[in-house]
Amino acid sequence: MEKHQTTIKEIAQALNVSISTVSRALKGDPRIGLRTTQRVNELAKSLHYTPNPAALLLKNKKTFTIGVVLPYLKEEFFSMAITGIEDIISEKGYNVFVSQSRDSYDREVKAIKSFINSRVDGVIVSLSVETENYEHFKELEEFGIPVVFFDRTPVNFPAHTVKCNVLEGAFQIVNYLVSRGITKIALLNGAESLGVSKERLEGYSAAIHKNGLIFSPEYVKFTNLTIEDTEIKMLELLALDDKPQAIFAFNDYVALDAMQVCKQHGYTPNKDIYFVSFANLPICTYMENPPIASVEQFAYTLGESAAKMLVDVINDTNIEESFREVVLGTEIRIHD
Amino acid sequence: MEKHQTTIKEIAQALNVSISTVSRALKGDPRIGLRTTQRVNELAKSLHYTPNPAALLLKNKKTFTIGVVLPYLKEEFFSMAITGIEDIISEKGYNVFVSQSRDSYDREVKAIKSFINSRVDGVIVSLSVETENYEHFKELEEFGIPVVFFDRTPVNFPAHTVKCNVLEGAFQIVNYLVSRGITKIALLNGAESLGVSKERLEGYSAAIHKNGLIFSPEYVKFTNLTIEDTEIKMLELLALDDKPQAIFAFNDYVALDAMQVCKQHGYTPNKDIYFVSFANLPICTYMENPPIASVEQFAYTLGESAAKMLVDVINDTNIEESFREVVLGTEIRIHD
DNA sequence: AAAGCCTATGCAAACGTTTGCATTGGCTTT
DNA sequence: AAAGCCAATGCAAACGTTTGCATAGGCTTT
Repeated sequence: MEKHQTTIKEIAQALNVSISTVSRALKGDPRIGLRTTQRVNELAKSLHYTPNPAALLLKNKKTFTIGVVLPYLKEEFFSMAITGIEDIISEKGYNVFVSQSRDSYDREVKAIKSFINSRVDGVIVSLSVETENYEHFKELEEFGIPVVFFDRTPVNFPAHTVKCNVLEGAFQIVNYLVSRGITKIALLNGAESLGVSKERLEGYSAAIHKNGLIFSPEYVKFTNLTIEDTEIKMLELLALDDKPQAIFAFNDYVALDAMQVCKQHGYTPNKDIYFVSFANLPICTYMENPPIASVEQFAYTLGESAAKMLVDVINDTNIEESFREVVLGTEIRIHD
Repeated sequence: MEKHQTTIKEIAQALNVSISTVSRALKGDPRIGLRTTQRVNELAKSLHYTPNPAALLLKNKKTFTIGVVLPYLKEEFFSMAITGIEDIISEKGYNVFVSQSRDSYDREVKAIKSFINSRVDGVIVSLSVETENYEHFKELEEFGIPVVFFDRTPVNFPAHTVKCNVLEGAFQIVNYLVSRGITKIALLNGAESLGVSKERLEGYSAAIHKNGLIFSPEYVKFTNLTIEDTEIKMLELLALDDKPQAIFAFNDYVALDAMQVCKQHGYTPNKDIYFVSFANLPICTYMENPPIASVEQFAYTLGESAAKMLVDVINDTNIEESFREVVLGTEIRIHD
C-alpha cells in the first residue's frame, strides 16, 4: 500500500530540474526546451501525476466544483435534470456536490452554507417549497459565488434562471381540455410561494377567460406537495356540488396522488375524471390510465442549460450586473 | 460585492496577535489564554470565518469529501440509498460527490479517476452491470482511498460490503409462491456478471429443490436490465410450451417492463401471470396490479449503513487487512 | 538575587502549486 | 574580444493552515 500521490517536486528531483521547470513543462510553456518538456511529460504520465487540487485552489482560487441543491432526487424530473447537469459539468472538468433539500428550508440553507465552506465555484438551485426568504443566496453573492436557478426559481429576486414557459404550457393544456368539450376544470396547484405555481394559475385563468368560461375560485387549490395535503384538497374538489370534470395537476406526482384519492372514492381516473399535468415522466408509461395530456418539462435539457449558464457566468470575468434568463418552449403531449 | 473569505491572518492582524495564536484559539488549545481565546472566537464568528479547505487538505491530507458512483439516480432504490448516505455523511461534516455510471463500465471508471484526482477521502460504489474488471478499484487502493460497495458488490474481489441477504430473500419469495400452489416459476434475472444475480439464482434453485420441484433451465433468463432485453427474454418465456405461472423479476423495474410485455400480449399481469420481485418501490403503490409480493431492499438503510462503514474505515488508523461486511435481514412483503 | 518554571505567545517550516523576476551560458553581433 | 541577446532554466514568494520549537515575562523557589 503506497498511499501516495506524485508531486511536481518528485518529478523535478527525478529529472534534476527545478520545480518551476516542471510546472511550466506540464502546461506547455514555450520557454521550456522541447527535450525537457518531453521528459517531464513522460515521467508525469508514467507516475500518474495529477495536480493537487488543494494547491490549485490556494493559488487559483478555483475548486472546479459546483454545488446543486434540489428538492428530491427520487422525483424523476430532478434526477433527469441532474443527469443533464452532470453531463455538461463533467465535460468541463468540474465535479458536482449534490444535496437534497427535501422541500425543507432549513436543509436548503444548510446545504448552501456547506457549499460556501467548501468554496464551490458556483451553485445550481431548484427551490424548496418552504423557501420564501432568500438571505442564503445573498450570502453566496457576497462571496462572489454565482447561482443559477432552474425550474423552481425565486420570486421578486433578480437572478440567473432557466425554466420552462410555465404560463404558456398551462394556457395550452387548459385550452386543449376545452377544445375537447371539457369546461369544468380544477387546478390542483403547488405551494403558493412558488413562482411556478403562480404562473400555472396565470396560464390557467388566461385560458379560462379566453374561452369565455367563468373562473371559479373553489376550483383552484394550492398544496404543499405532500400526499396528505393533496388528499385534503382533492377531497374538497370531489365534495363540490359542481364537481370538476378534469383536474389540472401541478405535476405528475400530485396527479398520481390525486388519482389514488379518486380510486378510493369510486372514480376511475381519466374515465370519470380526467387528469392533465406537468412533467410527463417516463414512469407514467407504466400507468394503467395515465394523464390524458401533459406539458413536457424537458428536465434533462433544463439541467444542461442551467449547467451551461453557470459555467458561462463563472468564466465571465467582467462583472456585469445583468441576469441571464433562458425560457424553454412549450410542448403538449397528448396521451390518448 | 466583496468576494472574500476571511482568513486566520486577518483575524490575527486585527487582534494584534500571531497567526498561530489564532489557529490555536480557534481549536480551543489550552495553551492560549482565556481572554485571547474569547476575543478570537468572537471576531471569527462575526467575520463568518471558515477555514479554507485547500489549506486544510494541504496540511491534513483530508478533504472531508466522499464520492459515490451508482447506476441510475432515477431508480428509486438508488435515490433512497443516496439519501441515507447523505444523512449520515453530512452529519459527520462530509460532502458528497455524486456520479452516475448509467450502467456503463467506462463511465464508472471515469468517475473513479475523477474522484482520485479530487482526493476524496473515500468512495461508495454500487457496480454498473457492465463491470467485470476491478482495476479501477485497485487504483483507489493504491492511493489509500477506501471503498465500500453496497448492493451490487464485486464478485471474487475482497472488499468492504453492505448488502441484503439476497439468497435468503430469493429463497423465501419462491417458497411463498409455492406455498400458494404456484409451481411453474420463472426467474427473470439481471446480468450474469452481477453477484446479486448469482445469489438470486442460488436462492431460487434452493427453493425449487427444497420443494421437490424440477429445475428447468429454460425458466431462467438473464438480462442486461435494459427494456429491450427484458422484452426479448420475456417473450421467450411467453413462447414456452409450458408457460410459467409466475415471474420472479430481478427488481421492480424489470417487473414493470415485463408486465408491459404481458399486457401487449393479452395477459393481465398478476392475474394471468403473477409477478414477484425485489425492491418494493414506493412508486409501485400507484400501480393498478402491483407485484403480488416483494423482497424488501431497505434502500435507505443500505445507504446509511454503507456511509457509516466508510466513515469508520476512513477513521480507522490501524491498517487492518480484514474486510467489513454487513448483511441486512430479509423481509417479504405480501401485497394482496 | 540567582535559578528555575510556568503561562502565554510567537516564529518559521511545511504542505503542492504558480509565477514574476532573476541567472546562466552560449551565440551572434560589431 | 567585448558587448549584447536570447533561450532555457532556477529562485523564492505567495496562497491559508498547522505545529514543533522557541521566547518573553512574571512568579515561585531556595
